[in-house]
Amino acid sequence: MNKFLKSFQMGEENYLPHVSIDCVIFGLTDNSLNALLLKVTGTESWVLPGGYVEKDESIEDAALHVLKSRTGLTDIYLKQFMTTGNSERSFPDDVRRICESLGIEWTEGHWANKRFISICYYALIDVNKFKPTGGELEQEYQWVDIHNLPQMLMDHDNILRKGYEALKENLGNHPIGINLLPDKFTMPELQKMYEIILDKTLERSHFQKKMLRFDIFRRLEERREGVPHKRPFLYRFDENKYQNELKKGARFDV
Amino acid sequence: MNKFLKSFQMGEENYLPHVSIDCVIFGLTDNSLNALLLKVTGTESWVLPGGYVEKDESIEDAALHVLKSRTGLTDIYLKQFMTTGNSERSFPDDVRRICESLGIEWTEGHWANKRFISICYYALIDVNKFKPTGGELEQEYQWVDIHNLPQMLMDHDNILRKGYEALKENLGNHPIGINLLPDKFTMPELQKMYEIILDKTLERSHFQKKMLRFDIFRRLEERREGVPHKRPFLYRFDENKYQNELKKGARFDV
DNA sequence: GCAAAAGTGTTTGATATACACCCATGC
DNA sequence: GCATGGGTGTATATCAAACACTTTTGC
Repeated sequence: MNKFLKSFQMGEENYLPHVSIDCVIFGLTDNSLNALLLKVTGTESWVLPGGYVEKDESIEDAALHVLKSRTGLTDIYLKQFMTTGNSERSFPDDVRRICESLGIEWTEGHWANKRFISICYYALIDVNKFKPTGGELEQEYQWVDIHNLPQMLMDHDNILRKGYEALKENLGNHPIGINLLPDKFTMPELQKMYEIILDKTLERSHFQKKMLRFDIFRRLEERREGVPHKRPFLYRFDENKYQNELKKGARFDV
Repeated sequence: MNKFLKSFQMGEENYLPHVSIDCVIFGLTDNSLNALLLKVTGTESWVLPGGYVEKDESIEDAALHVLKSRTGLTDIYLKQFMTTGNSERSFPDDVRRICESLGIEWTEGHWANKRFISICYYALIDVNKFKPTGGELEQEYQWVDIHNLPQMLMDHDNILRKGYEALKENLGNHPIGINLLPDKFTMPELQKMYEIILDKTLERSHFQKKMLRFDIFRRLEERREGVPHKRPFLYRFDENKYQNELKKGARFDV
């Protein structure tokens, strides 16, 4: 039996009570922003990757564990965006379904039935690096277009929407979207990323000038090869330049 | 004995374990942004107003309770900005000092000594409406310039600084600062509020034009009376106009 | 009358918007 | 050669920054 299941069954000893972690893992495909969802076996319902906080573990480490176990990635952009906790926030029926799908015994008094406060993070990953390995649970997973969500358990659809709102707000002020792209990317790719997330078209010429005015990217000698038409230049994010601009009080509004 | 003390002594029965609420209450005076701090009687240390989450209460209601009991105000701008929770986040020594100052018995096994996750909010209030009444604890309180903080217990100085950072970031995108001002305010007052919080001077003419271009304020017939020099117009925030502009996708960057 | 603050106007430079033009590539 | 996407340039409108001018008040 894997580590998570063992830990889950001893939840009352291992975890902080009443506290859970939920992660919205965002990844970009050609034309949509997607979230990584897990299928609850034997049902048509989906959940966000989530977990609990071990008693000697920080909440951020708990979120990183969730990401590591689902994506196989360790160096991930992670942002806490909300903590939700109404007094009615308990889901015994959904917990029962999840227990059944994992082959775990469920009782009315199960610790996971209690009221939970959920600390919510979103993560931005480059789907090309994504390796659905190290999975502690061999659940079915799927990248789902955030504008076309399936039925989800608990209040996970709400958490996902709030995470998307937070991402949009953040992207308007900081160049965090590069975390969704490969290390080397082109201006048209960068633009498409903004367009997909902000859900509006941007003017090509103006976009390029604005981005280059930020002075946080370095143009490489290479161009993107193997594409039709004129081959666009590759750029790389320059952390030093970025820190310099930050110090100067620059803004990165789009 | 008051309600909070009674509740605190029965903390293990009444509260969600390991979860606390801390509030940074911001108020504006002539030349500085201030936070409301409470003095721990018998010491020279200060703490943020805070509390715990009752088992049948939402985390937001818990924050509102804290605000109500400290400021006597109910209709308050409240923003959750962070949840902090390292595994080492427990402060038995500080809890002992607080218990002593409240005249409450402290033991090594006291529930409040445990590791705590703190859900942090900031509140924006008009100090003129502030009535330090309804205080469930008759502690000494003080408005403290955020750039000149006294010694604080636990990690409350860090929470306060993070709250200020969050406020600055937010104020750059939304006109939330009006919650620090009276219902009717002048453009110079609005400008000063921005200058104090963002910690930089703004150009008078440009500021006024920009604010009016937002089209979210209504100029009243009246002017601010009883001041020397030319009397400035009074304005009021117009929620309908604001919602309209939001729908149009307007931004309110400063 | 004078100083100071507030409202408004003017000038100049920067940025936004829209679009044109040419280049490079695959077919 | 042609369609298409990419890099760059240009014209115009809008906005930012700096500052000047005028009005209104208290002294």
